[in-house]
Amino acid sequence: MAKNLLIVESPAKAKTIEGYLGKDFTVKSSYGHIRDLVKSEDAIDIAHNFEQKYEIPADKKQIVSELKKLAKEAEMVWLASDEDREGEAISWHLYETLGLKETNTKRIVFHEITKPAILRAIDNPRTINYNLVNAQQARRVLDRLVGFELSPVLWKKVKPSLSAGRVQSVAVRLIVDREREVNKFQSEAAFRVVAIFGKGRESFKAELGERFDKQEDAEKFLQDCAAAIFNINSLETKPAKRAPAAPFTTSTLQQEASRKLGFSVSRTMTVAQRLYESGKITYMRTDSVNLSDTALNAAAQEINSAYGAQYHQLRKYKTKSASAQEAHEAIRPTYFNEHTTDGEPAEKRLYELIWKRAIASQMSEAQFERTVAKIGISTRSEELVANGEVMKFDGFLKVYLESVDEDEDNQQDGDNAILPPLTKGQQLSLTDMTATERFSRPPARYTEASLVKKLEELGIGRPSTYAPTISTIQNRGYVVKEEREGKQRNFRVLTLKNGAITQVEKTETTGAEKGKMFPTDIGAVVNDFLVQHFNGIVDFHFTANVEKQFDDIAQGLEEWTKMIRKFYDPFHKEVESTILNADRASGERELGVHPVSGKKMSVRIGRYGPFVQIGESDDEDKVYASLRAGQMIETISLEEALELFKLPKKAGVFEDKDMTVAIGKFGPYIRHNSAFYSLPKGIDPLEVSEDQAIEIILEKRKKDAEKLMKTFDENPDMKILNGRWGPYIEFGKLNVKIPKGKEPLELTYDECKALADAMEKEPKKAGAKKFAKKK
DNA sequence: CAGTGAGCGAGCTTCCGCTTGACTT
Repeated sequence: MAKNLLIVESPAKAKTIEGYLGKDFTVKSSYGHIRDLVKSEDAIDIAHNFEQKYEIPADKKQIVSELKKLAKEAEMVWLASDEDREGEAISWHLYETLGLKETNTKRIVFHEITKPAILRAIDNPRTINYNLVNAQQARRVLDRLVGFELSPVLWKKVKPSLSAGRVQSVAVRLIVDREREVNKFQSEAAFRVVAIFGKGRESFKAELGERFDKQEDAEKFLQDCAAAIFNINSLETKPAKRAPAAPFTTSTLQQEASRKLGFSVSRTMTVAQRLYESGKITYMRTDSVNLSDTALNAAAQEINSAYGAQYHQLRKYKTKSASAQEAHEAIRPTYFNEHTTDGEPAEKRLYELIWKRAIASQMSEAQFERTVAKIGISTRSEELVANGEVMKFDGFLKVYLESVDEDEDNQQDGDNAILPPLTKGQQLSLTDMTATERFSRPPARYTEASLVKKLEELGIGRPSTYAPTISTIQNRGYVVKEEREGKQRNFRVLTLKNGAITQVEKTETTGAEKGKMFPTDIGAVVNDFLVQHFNGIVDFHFTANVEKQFDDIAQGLEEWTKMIRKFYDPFHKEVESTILNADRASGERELGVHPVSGKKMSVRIGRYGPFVQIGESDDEDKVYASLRAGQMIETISLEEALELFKLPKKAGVFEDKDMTVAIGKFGPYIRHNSAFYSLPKGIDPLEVSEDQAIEIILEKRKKDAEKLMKTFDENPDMKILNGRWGPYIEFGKLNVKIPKGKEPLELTYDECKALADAMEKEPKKAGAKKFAKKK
């Protein structure tokens, strides 16, 4: 029996630490929080100082009873949860739940999982910091109060099952706001002038600083240039340098993995989790850019041996984020001498990205020589400018270059061009000159990763919640991640060559988007409702303001119940008056009048989504049509709305085959007898041929057949199927996992029935229960 | 869930953060 029980939050951490400590220590993990507020309304007693009711969730019962047993047997319990608000609360919950005493409990903290750091922590124990615990309680209670009072307002005024919260509602607001900026953006065209001088390998590019709004002006400029002599007016060469970026935090890892590897935010976290669990990287949910001394030494050694001492530069980074809690290290490889790793391709690619970024962060600056040549035009007062850059020392660029988001206008190309040898006063020969019509671009829509970046800047959300938040707002139907086709646009190009000017018209695609976040109608309606009635909560600075107050609580400067009271009373009054006074929100917008009948045309959100209505609501003969993918209440035009009525509801009917194609609640589908088959995306329901429909049906049946492993004569409702995660029994509404060790094909009907009955009686897993209920 | 968009009402939904497994149109 070990004398000491040490409890951390993560099992992978527990394993590592157990290796550092001797036989006297048993190291266990709490798997995060072990208690939470009860689900019901009475979790917080508002009249009695916001007293809370906690419960141990079903999936934590086992671990808690195991910890209880071990704690009883141990002489000393060391609470080693993270050193931040949540970690302190975890220690407190453990203290309360495990029935610990002050005499046999010590609280320790460390920021890095290295042997010296752990031993140092054990030599410097403290007691639970109740101020910090109180700050966490305030955070937890505030989030529950906001979420569980606002959401029901939405159920009443907009639609059931919707949700609102301190974090998710701001995330939605950012996306709605951005969409409106994009929609109202007026792009402006201007002619950009680029000249090519010299021939072959000696040729280089120069650009005019200003642009011409009018074609005549651009043309006049080219004309003037046709007869001009070009001389180098000035030539300036300056050294320049570039420093590496800090090692990854959760948010920067998500951004880079999105840009460089095309990973979604949740994929990045899943892959990183696997790397962490196999001991290849440090903890992946962190807001710290700090590296441990052990890591700094290991990186230095690796850089020296792999690249040479001139490539090493010791660097210590400081966080720029005011909300950072820095309970962990930055994300880095556990062993710097492992440049790569085995495993799945995704793991390998993410590992290499983490390795490169961490190594580069300890490398020297890259050095350049930048040359700016200004070129005079004998017939004009403007100058053309040529930029050249020569790398003198690659430094950190030997391993890693951070990428940037494709947005924010002025993305100049060709900035790394190499200029031929030039001298001041030198006369240049013009090869050609073009004036190309360019358009200003609207602000970029958010990707998952750029949304995380923005939330982090606003101090909203935490490394552990960025990915779940993005899932939530999509699951609620507030936003969608989509591809959208662009539009064709013409632009003019004027070319001056051999003294003559020619004009051509070219076409480009504009506004095409891939993997960007778009608001839905319901997202926009909910957002507008919240902005109108609860502006304080969805204000971008709300979190930052309450965080300041949580900090005061953590420092013992304020009582947490007082702070919550000050917030809650006026907030609750707003909730009540909104329930009483606010109109139902449907996003209704009048489109105008129907060109033939003269009846009112309007769009709004209905029970089954957004639709157009012709006629007043109390008209007997009003008619409706659903909006189609990509259309929004805010932007649909009267003409587009009229088009919807030309689409027959029954898109296609195939005679004598009991088969129809139609557009239903959930999009276009084929119905064959009583079976439904949804149409794959990209197929127009109006264009589906009978052959195509049959093919789609056969395809789906083939897929279903592949899944089917066994049926039973006793009862056609009992089937054994092969699902994504292995074989399972389907019996009516129930799905039952086949226990390990059983050969699915050898199961008899009675055995299956017994398993199904057991599941029905006592659904052990929460997921199975939910699933059974949903069906 | 599948060809509708009235209103009523029972009984349901919902937050953010900390962790891993479990997940089956």
